[in-house]
Amino acid sequence: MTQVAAHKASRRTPADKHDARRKALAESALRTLGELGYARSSLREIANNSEFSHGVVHYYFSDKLELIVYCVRYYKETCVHRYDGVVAEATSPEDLAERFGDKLVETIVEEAPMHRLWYDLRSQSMFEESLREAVTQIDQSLEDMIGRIVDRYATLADTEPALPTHVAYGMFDGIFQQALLGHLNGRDGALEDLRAQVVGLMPMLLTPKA
Amino acid sequence: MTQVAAHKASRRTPADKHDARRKALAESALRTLGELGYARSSLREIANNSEFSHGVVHYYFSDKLELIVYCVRYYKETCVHRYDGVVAEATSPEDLAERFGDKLVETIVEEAPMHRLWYDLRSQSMFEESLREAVTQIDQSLEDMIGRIVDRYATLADTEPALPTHVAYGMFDGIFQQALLGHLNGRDGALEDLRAQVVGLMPMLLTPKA
DNA sequence: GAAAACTCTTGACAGTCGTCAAGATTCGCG
DNA sequence: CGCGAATCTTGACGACTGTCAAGAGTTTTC
Repeated sequence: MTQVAAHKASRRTPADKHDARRKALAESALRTLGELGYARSSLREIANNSEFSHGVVHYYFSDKLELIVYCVRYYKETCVHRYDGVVAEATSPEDLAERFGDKLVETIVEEAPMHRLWYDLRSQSMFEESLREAVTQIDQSLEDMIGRIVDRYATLADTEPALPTHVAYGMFDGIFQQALLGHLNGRDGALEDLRAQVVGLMPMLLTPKA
Repeated sequence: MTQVAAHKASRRTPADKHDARRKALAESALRTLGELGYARSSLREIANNSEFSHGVVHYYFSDKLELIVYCVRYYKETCVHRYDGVVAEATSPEDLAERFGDKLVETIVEEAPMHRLWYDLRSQSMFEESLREAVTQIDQSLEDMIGRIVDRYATLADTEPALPTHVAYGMFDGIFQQALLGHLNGRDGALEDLRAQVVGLMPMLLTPKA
């Protein structure tokens, strides 16, 4: 289908125009998905919030599910390195902890719809087997992200992590989710609490220096 | 509507037969909801898995949403004291930690559908405002439950909790959710990991003895 | 500039959904 | 028993869903 293209890669439109369109569609879809959630986002609604008509979805995606999964993977690519700057720029354990806390708060402020969508999809994957592979991969990449932060934190503190990455990820994910819920509920202080909790929790992740 | 009843409370059917039926309906609905999730549980499907027909729902509930919320609240009542035995029977900090870990594992084994439903509904509440009040209340009662455990743990260890209940709840909820996901994905060791993680984590919740 | 390939729109399809009204059935009480 | 209220079933409604086919519009190719 996609390899019809023109011999070599002439100018810049071999067949990755397909991919560009898929990405454009995914971005539109993500806006709608973040607003309505997985269940109530119909293809027509998704198309209405884009420059396309509802039929075009089946030209670029075989399925509604393929669109959704593509969207989630696309979202993951753009998000999984959000904390790389924290790791790169931190100069001390305390500095890293504060930058990390700030970044988590910033993430909720700026991307709450994307994250509630993520939790929505992860919950759906508990019922819908066809979502599990994608969800598992994304969860793993998020865990790796946390792992990089904790490792760097331990290195800066001249010691080692006290917990497996899996546990640290579960913990941060849990309190992040609580903060997101609080934020969406309009609970004052939810974000400041998150920041303080993270800063307070980080030292516990380290083995005491010998 | 419900106060039509017969003057005083004759035998045992004044009008709380209504309530009994609502509970019966809720139990059926919970079975279906736990299997299919919130989004794909239609009233017809719920009714099919019960002894009633699909129309009867609107005799006992004004809305689909009212049924769902009633179900969630009903589920909460039966579940919020699951760990009371742990608190009551533990004889030492280590004993409590182990009992708690065992109970968490047992919960996943026996009630995975109910818990994925809970996470589903909590995610939905991020999009659907009408679910938030019920979800917030349940989340609070779960947090209280964790609080009782941690308090008792601290008392047995003759010290005090090192973290606010809110944080402890977020952490346990996070690793529980990861374990549930792992369990549903068929990942071997997910449950044993959970048990070990809990036992390993508990001491961190305490302030070192003076 | 015509033909072919690609892209997109439109409209229809079969199915499902929540809701509700009309009527059948059951129950409780005199 | 018999009557009236409570309970439940049935069937229909309008709206919405994912999907897809037919064709219009656009771009590419020779």
